[in-house]
Amino acid sequence: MGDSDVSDRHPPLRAPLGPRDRGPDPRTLRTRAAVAEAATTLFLQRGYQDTGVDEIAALAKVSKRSIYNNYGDKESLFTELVLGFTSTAGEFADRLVTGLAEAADLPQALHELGRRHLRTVARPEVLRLRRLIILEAGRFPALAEEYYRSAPGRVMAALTEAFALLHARGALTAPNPRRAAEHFSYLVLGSTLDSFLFAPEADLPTPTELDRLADDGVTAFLAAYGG
Amino acid sequence: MGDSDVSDRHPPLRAPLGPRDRGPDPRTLRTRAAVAEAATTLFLQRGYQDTGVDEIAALAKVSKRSIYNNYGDKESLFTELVLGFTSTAGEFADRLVTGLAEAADLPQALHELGRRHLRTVARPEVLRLRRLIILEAGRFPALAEEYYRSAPGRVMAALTEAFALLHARGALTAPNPRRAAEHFSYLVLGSTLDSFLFAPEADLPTPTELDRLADDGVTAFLAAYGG
DNA sequence: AAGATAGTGCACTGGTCGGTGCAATACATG
DNA sequence: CATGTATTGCACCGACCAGTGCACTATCTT
Repeated sequence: MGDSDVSDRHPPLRAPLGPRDRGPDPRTLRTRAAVAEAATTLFLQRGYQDTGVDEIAALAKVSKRSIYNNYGDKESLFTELVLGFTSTAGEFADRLVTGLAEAADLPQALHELGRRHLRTVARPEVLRLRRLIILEAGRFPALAEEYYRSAPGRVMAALTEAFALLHARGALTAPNPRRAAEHFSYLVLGSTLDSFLFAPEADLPTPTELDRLADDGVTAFLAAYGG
Repeated sequence: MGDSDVSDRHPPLRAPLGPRDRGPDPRTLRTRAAVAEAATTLFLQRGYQDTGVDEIAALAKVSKRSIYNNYGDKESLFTELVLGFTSTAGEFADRLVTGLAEAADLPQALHELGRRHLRTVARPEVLRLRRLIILEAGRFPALAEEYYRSAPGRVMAALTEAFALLHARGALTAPNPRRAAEHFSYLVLGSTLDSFLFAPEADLPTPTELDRLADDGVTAFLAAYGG
């Protein structure tokens, strides 16, 4: 791997916003936003290779040249977008598990956690992002690794920690909390994540079905790990 | 390397073989076998799009023209190969679960099943095939569906049936045997399948680790579904 | 040996696609 | 308004790639 960091080589776009600081050119802002939205849609739908820069330009109603002026090249555009979504996913991951170890009613807390987790993860954009990253894991291994660590990895780490605490307290029997976290995740999410990979166009389970899937998974988990 | 015999699995020209039947031209046989092996290697490694017909020809030490003469076009070559492997996988799937419902020692039988299943599925060719099909599920949805139904679907169906019987007999508490089958599968295979998708170049777990993963999954399953 | 059949080598077509060059223009800002 | 800069449109390059045409050679079959 050559380049260590693939980001901010173009307009940094942030602005410490000094008192008299002139913000970035509004034209650039609008162009970048349009490109980002169009590219996101197309990449998520058709993958990296099968999305042409001309298509992105057309959908964004922007000239192809502007894409190159703003993002350098197709790879940079892709990685910038994906890294953005990855960090969003990472933030969510952090929040998901907070408070679990302190819950008064553990079974209920776990059921709620499971439902929330599955509902979040089973949204089309999330599933598509996950699928996209898998599709491109060969071409962009660093992206895949980053995503894996930030999203499912972070949830897993948080769950592991919580289960370790709960085990110590006797609220759960999870001598191998890491394994318990894996089991929890796959029990709750497994089938939904999996079938989407093979049939990305198929209908998703309804919210009711999702809750049922989550509940069944959590119930099995509690039965196994002592609730 | 342990070269899996990729050859002669689809007999597109296998005549009924009469007593004095003239077999197919040996030149054709050797060409098709070489192409099949080379194409399999490359497709599994780099996917459909990123594998060039010229590369296949080069690796197979065969002229590009011969590929087209024998397989028509790239898509046909691809689907023919993948369908072949899919049917192989389907046969395995059938065999895996047989006898489970009649096992004297159910926990032990399940542990063995889990280990065998994971060991089989965690082989590089199998993981790569699975990944390949996911990668191309957008371009070849019918292939993906066929694979999903033949391989994991068949295992799932067989497990469901077995669990239903075991539940009726009181050896297991699985009022929703289908769900139990899903839980079993994801508990045993989940993490291995999943991490390969994101890091197809990473090392696989050692056989010892695989057995450990399977055992832990089965143990959790038994704890949940009453062993 | 002779004819049929399959494979070969290679040049070539046609299409796609990432990326560039440039002159004209729209727009932000002081 | 004047000046700098971002955007546009469009032609264009070069690389890549699936698939073809054809004359020639190698191999099988009788």
